[in-house]
Amino acid sequence: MKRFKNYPIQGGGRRDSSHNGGMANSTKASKPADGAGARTARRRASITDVARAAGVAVGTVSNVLNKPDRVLPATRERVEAAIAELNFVRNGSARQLRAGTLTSVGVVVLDLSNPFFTDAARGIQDRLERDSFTLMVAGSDEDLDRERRYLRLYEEHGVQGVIVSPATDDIDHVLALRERGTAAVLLDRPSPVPELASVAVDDVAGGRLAVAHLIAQGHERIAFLNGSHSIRQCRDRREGAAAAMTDAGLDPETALVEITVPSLTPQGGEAGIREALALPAASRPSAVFCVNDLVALGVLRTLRREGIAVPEEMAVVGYDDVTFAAELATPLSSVRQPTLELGTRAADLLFRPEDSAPEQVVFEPELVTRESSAAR
Amino acid sequence: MKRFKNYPIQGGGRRDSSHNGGMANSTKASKPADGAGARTARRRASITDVARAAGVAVGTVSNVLNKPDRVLPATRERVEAAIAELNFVRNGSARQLRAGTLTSVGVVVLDLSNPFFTDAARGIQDRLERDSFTLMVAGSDEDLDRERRYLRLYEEHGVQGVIVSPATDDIDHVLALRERGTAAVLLDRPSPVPELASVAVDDVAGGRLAVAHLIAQGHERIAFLNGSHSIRQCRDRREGAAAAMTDAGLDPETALVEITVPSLTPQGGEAGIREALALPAASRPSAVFCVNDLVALGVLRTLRREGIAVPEEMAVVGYDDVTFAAELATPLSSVRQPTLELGTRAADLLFRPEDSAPEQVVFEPELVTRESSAAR
DNA sequence: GGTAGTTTTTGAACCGTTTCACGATCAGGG
DNA sequence: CCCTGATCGTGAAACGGTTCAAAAACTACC
Repeated sequence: MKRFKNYPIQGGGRRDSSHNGGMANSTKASKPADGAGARTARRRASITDVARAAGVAVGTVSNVLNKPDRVLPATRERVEAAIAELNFVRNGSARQLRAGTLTSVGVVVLDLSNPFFTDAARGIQDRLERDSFTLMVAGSDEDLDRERRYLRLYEEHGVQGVIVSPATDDIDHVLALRERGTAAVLLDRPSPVPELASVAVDDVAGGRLAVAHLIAQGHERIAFLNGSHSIRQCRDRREGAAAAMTDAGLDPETALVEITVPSLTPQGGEAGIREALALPAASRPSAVFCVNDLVALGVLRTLRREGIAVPEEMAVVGYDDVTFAAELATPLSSVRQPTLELGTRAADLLFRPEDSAPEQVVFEPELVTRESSAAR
Repeated sequence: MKRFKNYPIQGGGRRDSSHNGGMANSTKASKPADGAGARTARRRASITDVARAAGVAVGTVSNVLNKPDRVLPATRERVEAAIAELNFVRNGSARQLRAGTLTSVGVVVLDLSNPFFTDAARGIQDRLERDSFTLMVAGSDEDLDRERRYLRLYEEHGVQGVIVSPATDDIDHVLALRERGTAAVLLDRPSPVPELASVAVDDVAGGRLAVAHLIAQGHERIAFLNGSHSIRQCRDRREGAAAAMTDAGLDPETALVEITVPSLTPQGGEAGIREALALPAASRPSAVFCVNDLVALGVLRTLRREGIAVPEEMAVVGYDDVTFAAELATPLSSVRQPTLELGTRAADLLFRPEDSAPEQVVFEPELVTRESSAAR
């Protein structure tokens, strides 16, 4: 710590690029002769500075950095000493500009605060870490413009590839980016075109699993608290739910009561279940399938408040199998997705050899049954 | 989608001498014999290409990009057409190398899958988005080496600043980085030195709040399910808990029963509370303070299974006030931290004017009381 | 038509690396 | 003593932008 007492001046004087920048650059070149030494070049040391300090050519410094065995140990040590001395840190921009290799990957997810996506991001990072790639993560909040902006930014930064969970069905910009030479993989979304790799979980199957399970428990009228159909996951789960009905000889038109919740949160769930409860007794469902666990949380809370027994009077199934699903007052049945693996697999696909065909991976979800949907 | 069927051809034909443009490229870059592929080998268009296509000088193209009002509308349009035509995307590395301005910020947090940190990251992103900064996020998993590695990577990439929640007390590398000219802010950790800005929540106060509350409810012997003392947050919360005891005239030595849980998870909580319950009746606590809500979750679950009434026989307080705390069978009292604001504030500090002194922000936590610690 | 002033455009220099053809140096064999 | 090869080290040429002094093209006005 004390070591740094010397430096603060460094931070204080700022490079005033505007007026004397040009002058200082060409005329004076550097170092207006101060005896104090030590507090010299505020500019980050460059490879040239190192070369001068070590009394070698820049090429040699570069070799020390990149191909150490090509330089004599004696020279190498001298250079390394200079590097330490000057506190030299490579300039990645120059490096990439010349060499063309940067090791970073950009990720755009729908929602930074959704555990589903952060777990996936974690998976991506785990996989990428081996090759010391850097992750850049951003959340689009389901906004197409924001998604585009981040992808463009990533591309300018020269990322090696991008992994994106698209906000809408419009993925032209992803295709275009890929055409320009940046690898791309869709996350949580099957690719609509064969040229683009993707990793997804079969949401139709997930919806089907949940509803088939409820039917097997004897329910014949099921509410589906769903989000907006503009979100693909919502559409697909709905489709699966309906299919399960048809499989069982029920008519989705009447047996599946879809209710659109105002938001995918506990509050949304509360509003949704109240709407279901308000239905005339004759058409009132005996079970609810929730499009995610947060919604289910609100449903459970409301049912408890209303004194409606779960699962006896109303069965509940959620989606995502979040950490706390098993720990609730009434442990919640839920459809589990292999979140982490989703991420690692996406990262894998990013770096497949050029000539191999893009791959479309689809994981199967799995139903975890707990008390909230136990047989009556 | 169909639109892009054309692209490969466009790319091929565009390159001067349309017939063998592709070949010319591949002489150097190999990649012979690609049938349908065609997308390979295409060099990204550069500003020079655009200039040539538009019949202007490179400087003009640059101006169109950066100072559009300095170029005549007619010229601008011509250039813009060329840009669109060639599918030109700026090369950020070159841009930064010359101009020195890159707009990205690196963040290193302890744990990517912890909602606390992802919420903070969200706050950071929200704040940074205005200036279209890019976020690069990484998790250190409490490993100092990994933390160092990511910071170094960020520095090489030339980020504008870093926000880091340090894994250990050793922050020399952060200071060094800052001395080299990269802005830095500590997250969730008060800075030990005045030169470094930081944003934190007062964990001592948090621990004190929780325990003082329990004492006010009449508890005189309180278990503290804590994590390893190598984690600063754990140390501080413990300190606060003990202080609350002293404040109330109790002796922490006997009144505060600290139990170290094997992990900061529900499973850890279960193990911890079992240890507490195994104590001889005389020294058995009547309340538990848990170092985070996940631990509290396990405690609640175990108590329920054991038929111990909450809060009548055992009161429980958690930490973090996660989303579902209020939604549990027994709604959980918890210490809330202004997570999002933590992030936005950290981002703010990053870009304060050079000459202003680094600022140390400490937020006060807040106790949210619910049923799990209601008066008996 | 000439002059001065203003707006546009130009083009070369430069940012900090990597790369690579080319010298230097040296050991050993003929 | 010369030649050959191998090993090290050199230094200039990219990479693709931004900058800025200076040239060019206009404008307005006498």
